[in-house]
Amino acid sequence: MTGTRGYHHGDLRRALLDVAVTAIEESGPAALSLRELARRAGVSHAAPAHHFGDRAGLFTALAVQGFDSLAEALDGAGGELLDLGVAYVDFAVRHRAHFEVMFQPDLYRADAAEVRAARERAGAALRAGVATLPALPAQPTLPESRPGTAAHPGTADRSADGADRPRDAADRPRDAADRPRDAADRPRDAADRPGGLDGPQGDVLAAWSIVHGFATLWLAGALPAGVGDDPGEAARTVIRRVFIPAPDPN
Amino acid sequence: MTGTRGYHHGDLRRALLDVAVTAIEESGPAALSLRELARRAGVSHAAPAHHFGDRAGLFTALAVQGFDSLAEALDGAGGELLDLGVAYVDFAVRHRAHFEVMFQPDLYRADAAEVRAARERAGAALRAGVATLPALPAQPTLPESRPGTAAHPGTADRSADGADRPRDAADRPRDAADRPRDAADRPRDAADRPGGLDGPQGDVLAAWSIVHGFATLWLAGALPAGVGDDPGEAARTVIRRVFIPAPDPN
DNA sequence: GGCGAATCTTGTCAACGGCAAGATATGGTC
DNA sequence: GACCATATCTTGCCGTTGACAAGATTCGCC
Repeated sequence: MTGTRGYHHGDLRRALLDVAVTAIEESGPAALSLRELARRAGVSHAAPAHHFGDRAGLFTALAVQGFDSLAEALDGAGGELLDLGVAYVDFAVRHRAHFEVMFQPDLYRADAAEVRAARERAGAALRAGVATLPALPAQPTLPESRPGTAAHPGTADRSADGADRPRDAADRPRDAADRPRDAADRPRDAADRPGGLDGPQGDVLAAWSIVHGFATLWLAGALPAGVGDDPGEAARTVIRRVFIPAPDPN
Repeated sequence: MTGTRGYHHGDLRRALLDVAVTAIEESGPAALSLRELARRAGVSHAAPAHHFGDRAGLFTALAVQGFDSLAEALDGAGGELLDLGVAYVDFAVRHRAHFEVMFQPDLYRADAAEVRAARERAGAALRAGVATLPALPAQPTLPESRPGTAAHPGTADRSADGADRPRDAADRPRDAADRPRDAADRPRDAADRPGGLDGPQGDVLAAWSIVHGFATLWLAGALPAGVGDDPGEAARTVIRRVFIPAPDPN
């Protein structure tokens, strides 16, 4: 049935995705060519198009696969915030190709239903873990609540509906329209209201930001020496340093 | 002198960079075409090559410009950690095109001297600001230091300046073999040693990670609802929530 | 055994990146 | 003012790529 030779490959779609991951790990997503992909898989130059439609379709499939894998990895991390963060960084390092594609939405159709679903699964896993936060420093309400937002008028108005803030593409992913960039179709400052940035929402955002930033900087090779060669452990140290209020020795 | 019409453009290099920024803001770096660039600037398709050599050269120039602008923005932020973080996020949002290129090293020659220098300037500005950290929670030494790993001497730290970790690349950025993906030739665990992740080094890393992660997630459109439409303010809330230990009202 | 549909191939086209060779303007020198 | 080395920009070309169309082969199913 699933022979790998002959006119019908058997599982060409999966094979192409695997080859794509390898190629991306070698040279990055930008350098990925559908024809080179077909060449490596031993099929004709037009074979990939049948399974993915176009280049964006290939990246879309990779993104879905990536968000699903991430959700799985986070679900299996144990529920502790610390382990969750380490799992996140670990995923980024181990599945570098997927991770790079996932957070480069101009490469794929970020608004596709399957992408949204997979991303939501990963997001849920993340939120669930952050909910177990031992007890975030519970920052006392800050002295000056806020200088009065007026300070940053620049980015304020822009598009109210938010969906097409960034690049207004048409229907192609890389063209504008795709870039969700929602985030803007929501109330002005959510920070002060219940569920705002001062509550659990803020915890999630802070935790996600720090692990995502660490992973991204690591992958980009932007981190200076002295971090060590084990990103997972380094991340653990950093997360602990920031998030865990007291040693709680017992 | 700098006439903009005629056989000689006057300042084509700058014009091309400006047009590139606009194009990238519209459709992302991946979609940028040298020919389209030339078309928009009203010059022949080979004109850009004279100034930048190739596509990677163009991105290299953008990266240098970006790191310089970032350094400038950070220097002008005032020295307070909070303002520094907000300035970082603000830069990412306002100079989206530059920021995206800067942290996508497979697009350009990340090991070029000018890039190293500009990146170092930005890094210095960042470190300088973090040094003013009011007094990071001053985490008491953590209970369990770490399961071990201290034994591995690993290869002595090669780049002390830490600028070229990521993709060593020969001279082209995107071809294979470029992606060093090394990360394995640095001292094993730097966390426990002086200057390790438990000291100021850790503060810098944590602060940088959180603002970088926030900015990246924002740009990728990955942030869920509730964040508001002003990334700078949202970042301020998140940073303060994590970093500032006590109100310190005085 | 046969047929519709899925899978894969071959052929083609416009666009791109990169290179080479030529055209045109600029600035300095006598 | 004439001259020339050089920087700047153009034209022309080649191999590769993404996308599409049309055809060939095989599979699932009745």
